[in-house]
Amino acid sequence: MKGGKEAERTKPAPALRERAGTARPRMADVARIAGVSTATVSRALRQPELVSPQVRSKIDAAVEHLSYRPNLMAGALASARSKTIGVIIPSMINAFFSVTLEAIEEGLAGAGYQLLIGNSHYELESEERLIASMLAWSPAALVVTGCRHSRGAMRALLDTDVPIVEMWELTDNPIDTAIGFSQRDIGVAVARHFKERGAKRLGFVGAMHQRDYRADARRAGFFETAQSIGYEPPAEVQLPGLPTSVRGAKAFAELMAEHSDVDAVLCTNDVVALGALFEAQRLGWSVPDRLKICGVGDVDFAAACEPRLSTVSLPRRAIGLKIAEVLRERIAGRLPTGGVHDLGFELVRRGST
Amino acid sequence: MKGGKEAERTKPAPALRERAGTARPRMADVARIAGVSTATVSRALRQPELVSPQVRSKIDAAVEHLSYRPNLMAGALASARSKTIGVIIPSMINAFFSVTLEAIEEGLAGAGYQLLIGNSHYELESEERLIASMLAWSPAALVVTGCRHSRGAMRALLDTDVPIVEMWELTDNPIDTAIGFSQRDIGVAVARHFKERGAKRLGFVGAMHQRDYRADARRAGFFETAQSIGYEPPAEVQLPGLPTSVRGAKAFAELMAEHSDVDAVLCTNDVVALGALFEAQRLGWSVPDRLKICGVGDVDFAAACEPRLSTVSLPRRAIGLKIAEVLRERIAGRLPTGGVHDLGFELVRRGST
DNA sequence: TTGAAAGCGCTAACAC
DNA sequence: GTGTTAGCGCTTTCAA
Repeated sequence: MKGGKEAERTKPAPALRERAGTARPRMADVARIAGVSTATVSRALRQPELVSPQVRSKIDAAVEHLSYRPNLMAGALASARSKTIGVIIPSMINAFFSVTLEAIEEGLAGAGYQLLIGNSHYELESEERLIASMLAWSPAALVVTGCRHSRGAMRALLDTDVPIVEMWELTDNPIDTAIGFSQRDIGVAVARHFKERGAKRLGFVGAMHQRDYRADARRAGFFETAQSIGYEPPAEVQLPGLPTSVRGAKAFAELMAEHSDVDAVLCTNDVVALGALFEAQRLGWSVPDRLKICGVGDVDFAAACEPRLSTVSLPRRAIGLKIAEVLRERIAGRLPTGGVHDLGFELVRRGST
Repeated sequence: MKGGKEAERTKPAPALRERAGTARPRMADVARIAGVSTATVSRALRQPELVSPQVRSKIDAAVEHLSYRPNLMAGALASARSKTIGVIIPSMINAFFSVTLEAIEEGLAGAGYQLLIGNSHYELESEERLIASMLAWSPAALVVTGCRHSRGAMRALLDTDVPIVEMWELTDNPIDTAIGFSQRDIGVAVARHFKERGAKRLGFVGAMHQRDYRADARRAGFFETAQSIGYEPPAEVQLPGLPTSVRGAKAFAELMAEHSDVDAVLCTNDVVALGALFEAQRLGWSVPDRLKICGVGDVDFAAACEPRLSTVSLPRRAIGLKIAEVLRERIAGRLPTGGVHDLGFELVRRGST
């Protein structure tokens, strides 16, 4: 049945409309049937309290009868704003951002917003392009990941009237609103934790330090603190490419082969940490006695593996809910400007440290 | 700086425009500067080959000079189609769908499409609502997960001219195009595999069997095949709520406590299987000798844990790339109708079976 | 190859 | 509380 319609797809809309009475009803149709003007229909649909009950119910009936659905693009064009929220994340596969996305969606549930999702692949130029094309939709708000942007992106973000939220990071100079936590402090906290647990020599397994500057901030906090509390610079390996467990296992093995004195390793995230944990098991390093391993993120598996993984729990969901909350206020026109919201993180000690 | 602008957000657009020369340039501005009509600018932007090189370069210069960006909503309204692709998935957190999403995005890269993402939470009514609101954006195409839909959703999907792709499942009667694999056959394949490996008594750990009917199809294939090749009905436990490793571990423990003769367990997905694997380790069931465990999905960790997890690898990425390919053709107006694409799956035997 | 003109379907002053 | 009247910024016939 769909196949059959194909030939008509390129015909001009009028032909389609005349062909049958099948065309999508317009607001004018509703207005005619209800015996009112389109302005009244429009009001009834968006600010019902401004319309008298009798008229309202006539309109409702007409809407129902025609199964009328407003054309959102026409509305958006006329009002210069759309019920759309642009969200730019650096990776769709990374479960952290997915949880935040889901929470944003949940927090906005029922308000009729659509999420426009863009993937920057951890590239600032890519982000700039996405920002430009999302702003072309006049979204109700735009959420970007991180506080670092290209010059062009920065200009576009500062120039627009669209509320902007920078998430998953903190800054002293938010464009508008920042909601996240201190990445650097995570490194600090883990270094101190290792000290408390009696570690003698630290190690670090990282990934994408050139592109993922948030991960790099964690690393910096770890290294600087390590040295300030008396450690020599941590031994380090960087994964080639995206962080995966398989690569994490391999990198960890390399690290330990070269620096067998290391007895506490921070991995850039839990996926990598789990790879390291399994590899340690295979290589016979006993965790946590001979070797401590800590991850970042607190993914689901972290609490289930053996030994259970110590890690840093991030406010992935809280970030999304807070964004939704702030956005609701901001879009409604209350709440003049956003500010900075530090949602913190939590070091979760389990069996691996 | 953003904060200061806040007060003006509610002012009428004209005021904003008059206030300064800061307004976003319109196509008419470009036309004026280039000394042509807007019709020509429009053509130059979307079908440059129809415009003479000299005029084209004048227009390009004007566009550049004003940093003009077309208002997508106006274009969408006028042409009754938008460069938007709606995608409805049942869960944002599930890494499977994220990979497919990323692949769709990648496959469409550069073509200037935006993804509108909706989350149905495995609920058909929710899907119906999302379909309606996405169609209100006149997307270039709509991708839904699965082939089962509510009556209303079905009507809406059949009624529209928007190309529809049903993914992650196969059917004899696609609405338009189906791209996926047979969920049922996965259960069949695993049952046979267990037989080959000499298992005597099967078990199953499931989740959300009421809501995730795709998972239920896998289960059905497993149970039916098990019996047809001589097993008694597999012992079964269902997780309460979403499948997580922690719950998987617990459910697995219950299963084995009640049915200690089970020596081969299929888990509804890898996350659950990993929970089971770790729990087996804690409980001292040796894998795979005393007990075989198989998951579904082939997540990253599956190849890294110890023993490595046998599982069913799904064409998560291939589905996305195929969707992008089909959509490009379909939107271009080539390729009359979609059809059904079976991308298959692969049983990956590793250490756990 | 280009331009004129007529909308696309809705919103938002403003007047009644 | 409701209708009138202009657009929103672009696309697309159709004629030149």
